[in-house]
Amino acid sequence: MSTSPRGQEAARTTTADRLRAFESPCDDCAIRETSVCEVLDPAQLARLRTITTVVRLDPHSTLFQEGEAAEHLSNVVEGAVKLYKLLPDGRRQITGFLFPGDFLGVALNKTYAYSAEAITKLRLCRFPRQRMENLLKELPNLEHRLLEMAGNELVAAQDQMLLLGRKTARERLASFLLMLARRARARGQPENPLPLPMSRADIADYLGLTIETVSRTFTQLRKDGTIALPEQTRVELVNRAKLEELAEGG
Amino acid sequence: MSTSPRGQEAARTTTADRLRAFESPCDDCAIRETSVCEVLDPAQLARLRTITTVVRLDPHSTLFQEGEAAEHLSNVVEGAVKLYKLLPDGRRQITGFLFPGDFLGVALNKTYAYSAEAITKLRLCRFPRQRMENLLKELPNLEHRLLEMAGNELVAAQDQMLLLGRKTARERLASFLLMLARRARARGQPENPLPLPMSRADIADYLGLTIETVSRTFTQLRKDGTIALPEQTRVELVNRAKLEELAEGG
DNA sequence: CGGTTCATTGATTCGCGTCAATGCAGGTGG
DNA sequence: CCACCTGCATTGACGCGAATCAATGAACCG
Repeated sequence: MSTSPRGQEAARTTTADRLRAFESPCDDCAIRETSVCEVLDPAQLARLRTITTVVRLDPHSTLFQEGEAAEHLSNVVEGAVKLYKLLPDGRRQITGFLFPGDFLGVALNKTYAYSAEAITKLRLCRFPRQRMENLLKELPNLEHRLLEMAGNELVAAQDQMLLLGRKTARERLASFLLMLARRARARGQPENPLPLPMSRADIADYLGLTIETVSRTFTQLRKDGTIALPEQTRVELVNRAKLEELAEGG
Repeated sequence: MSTSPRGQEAARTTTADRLRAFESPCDDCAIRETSVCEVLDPAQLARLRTITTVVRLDPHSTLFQEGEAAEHLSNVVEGAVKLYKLLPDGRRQITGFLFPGDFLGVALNKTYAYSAEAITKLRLCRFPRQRMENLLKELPNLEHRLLEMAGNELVAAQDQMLLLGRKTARERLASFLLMLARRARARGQPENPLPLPMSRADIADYLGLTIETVSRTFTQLRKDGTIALPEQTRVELVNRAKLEELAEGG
């Protein structure tokens, strides 16, 4: 089926999901207060719900690829997503990571400007783009919210340009860890020790470095006493002041 | 006066400007069809005009600095602007250039996320942010247009991340020249030879390089026969296919 | 328990940065 | 009209931070 994500659609939308999506679905949604939905009153939420499909995906499944017609927008409910662009020879730049509460496709572009892939198991609320655009005409506060979120994304993108253009490897990694911590905190999740759901390769491709440099820089910060690495997928921010200083170019 | 740009406000808004802004001002505006205004009908344009001030600035004047409260949004009518972020030690990343028809502040953020400086003589239509936000409530098509423009900026920002994170100096410069050419064409201006209103330092800080590397790379492309440099502020795109290939990582 | 994948560490290379000198155009005053 | 300055831009010599190439280690898993 052409409009659905590639990769195993693991536990497909279940009957329970559908029932929930039909009756009370959003009431107990963990991300309601931090996502695009936060501006909607109950009646508006019900409208949005009519165009919503809950989708579950396995790690490594591709949501869509750069250049495809943009069929859907999504709200990440659970899990993590990476967005990336490729050069023909395979060089990759990850342009962002999405976590619960983040919205995929604020820009409303007709074609996807990047590819998207699940890092972990994923749960999404998915909206057909055309129906969403129609809905926006009736819910100006929803459109206003999208503009606000687009503004936040632009600010983040500009920070990332500063990072990629002008920061050293140490500064990049420090900025990255603090960004993850800030976002984890914003959605009320543990920020110290901080989970790192993505691989070293993903971190490298996000920071414009190689795997080896990321690894060496982790080691360096660990020997510094700035961080600790109890596991590969978890960092403890031991000296946060030091990280802040590094991130700002200190 | 605290709400006005620093730097000499060269030829301040003249009586003629005010008259024009009051009566027919937008009718003969060169950028009307490519700017934020293009979606407005005459009555709506008149509404927007009531909150508009025409501002003229000299080269090198600062429009605002990162971190300040965002008092105004602007539409560039004539001239060029650079947007940049600084690290405490002076490292600079230019995050964008604005040309006629471009809008400054689509994000509607409460504080400026970057500094803005005039590259050339400048003419702007300036709108108080709060009044603009009020107006958006009444003109949903204007808000929709801003969201569309924000989407375009996001796409450009992602392209720039790919450039900064993964492209070589040659590829960066090729991408840059093609981007300028594309935008010049979009506003109906000469694209070959292509004017370069910004300095080598600005180009370097936009591409995440040094002045020297930019200069050497220009020389290299010139010796290649890919471009010609009749003057310092003008490039001729001799072999555009080669540039395209380079820009895509060929 | 061997195989696979990913992270770490080491040795070496290289593209771009740094430092320094020279070139070149535009403005200014004698 | 020219000497001089000043602010870019270019060019050259050299160094360094991160990339590349290669090996080893550690976790996971069928």
